[in-house]
Amino acid sequence: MRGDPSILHVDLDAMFAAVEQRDKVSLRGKPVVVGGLAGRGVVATASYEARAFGVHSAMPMSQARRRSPPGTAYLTPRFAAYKRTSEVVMRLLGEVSPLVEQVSIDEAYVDLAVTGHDLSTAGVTGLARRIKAEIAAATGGVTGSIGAASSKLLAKIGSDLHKPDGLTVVPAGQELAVLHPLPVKRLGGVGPATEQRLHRSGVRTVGDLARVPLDDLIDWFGTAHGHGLFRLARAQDDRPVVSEREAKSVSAEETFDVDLTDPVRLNRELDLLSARVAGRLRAGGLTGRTVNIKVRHHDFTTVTRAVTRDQPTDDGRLVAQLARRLLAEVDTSGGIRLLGVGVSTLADFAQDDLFAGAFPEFAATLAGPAEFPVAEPGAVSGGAGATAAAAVDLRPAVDGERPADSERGATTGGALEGPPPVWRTGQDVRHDEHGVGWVWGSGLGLVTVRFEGPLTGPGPVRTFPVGDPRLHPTDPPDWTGAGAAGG
DNA sequence: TCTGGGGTCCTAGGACCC
DNA sequence: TCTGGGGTCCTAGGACCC
Repeated sequence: MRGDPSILHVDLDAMFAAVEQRDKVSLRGKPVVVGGLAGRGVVATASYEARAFGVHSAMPMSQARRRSPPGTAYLTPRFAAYKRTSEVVMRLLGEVSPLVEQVSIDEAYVDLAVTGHDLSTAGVTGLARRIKAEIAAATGGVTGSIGAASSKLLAKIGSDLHKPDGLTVVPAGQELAVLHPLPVKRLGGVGPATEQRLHRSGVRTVGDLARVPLDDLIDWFGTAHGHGLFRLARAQDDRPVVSEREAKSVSAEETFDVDLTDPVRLNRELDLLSARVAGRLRAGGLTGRTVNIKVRHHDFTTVTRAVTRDQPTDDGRLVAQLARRLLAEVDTSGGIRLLGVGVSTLADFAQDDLFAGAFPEFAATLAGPAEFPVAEPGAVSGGAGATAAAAVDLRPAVDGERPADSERGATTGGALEGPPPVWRTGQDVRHDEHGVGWVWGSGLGLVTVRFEGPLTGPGPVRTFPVGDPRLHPTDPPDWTGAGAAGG
């Protein structure tokens, strides 16, 4: 167990909504709800203005609409934009320490113990302040909350304590003082079911939990969870910060606007889902032996079925064939609201780490299917590592990724294309020694530009004031010439 | 118009092998 | 012929996280 507050937890505040507010001036200060707008959609992120009305993540969109005031903007997610903002932040954190664990698109742990940083409370506080300022500058105003502590548990609790734009450093020795007054739900791994069981026994705070005998916890929750709670309640958490993790499964699922009964239609959906999964397997250089389906009935009861083969595959037609066979075992006559296909028991079909470096986003589990390069139709399936990493297009999508305002359901005033200068995400603005520059984000009088060149890969991120002449395009450099790599 | 989509980890029971 | 125990693999379901 370490003593110093050497683990940071960085959590971007209401990230999806913050990116939307950054990219569209008229949304600032207004309630913004990002999520599925169709009938059965749920809220992915609500801006703090919307949270004031009781709107929160995972809430059905229909309910969010009832709670939100007139003038609220309802937007479908633009994952590509969020991912680019995420990459800016993760790269920045990578400069703080080589040991960064990205846990989701908007969250990461940073281990400071492997660096030469001053780990005193004052030193870590100063460093965290600097990181927060850099995040805001590099993202065009998206803020992050940071917690620093001697464990992941406390660091994460710290980042949550003073959200948004918060900073909490838990000094060495103060862990229990911070932890014990909190409600048990704040512990990672305590969800609705665990919370309810604890409440039944009168356990409401982490301090209460720390007084429950281990035997009782094992009784209530089983060996693993019981031991886990026992330790967390005492701030005993030595989970290391781990930078790379291997994917264990790949899946795709879809909830239909109306329940489906037609077997032909269900099979067709299975084919589409299978093709998506297989495409992502190939993109990640993976194959799997187990094919799973997930079926959610009209009444929300959910069943899964699985088969495991001797040989791994990444072939969409084979996955679909197995999935169809599994679905035939399930009674679908009452109507199906969700269908899912997954592949697990994964094995790299490329030897060693050929793909791990080329597809870091794969392990990060952030991206929807659209984020992944689509394998070429003729890609070898199940053979030696034939999928070309070079097929990845790292450039940001240009306007295509931004749905029309009507489609996104924006209800507030102000057009996307207002009077110049309008800086559109993905807009090609500059060519210089760093490569080709693309608008990454804009707002607060600043334009953030990411540079990329065919020879340099993703380049540095730089911020310019609006009106800066350096934002205007120059002639594209000749990439074929020597020394074109630049930067 | 109640309840998305991508994951991880754990448990329990049965099959199977030695 | 009266009844083992351990280990591993597989399936199904559930809790949880962002």
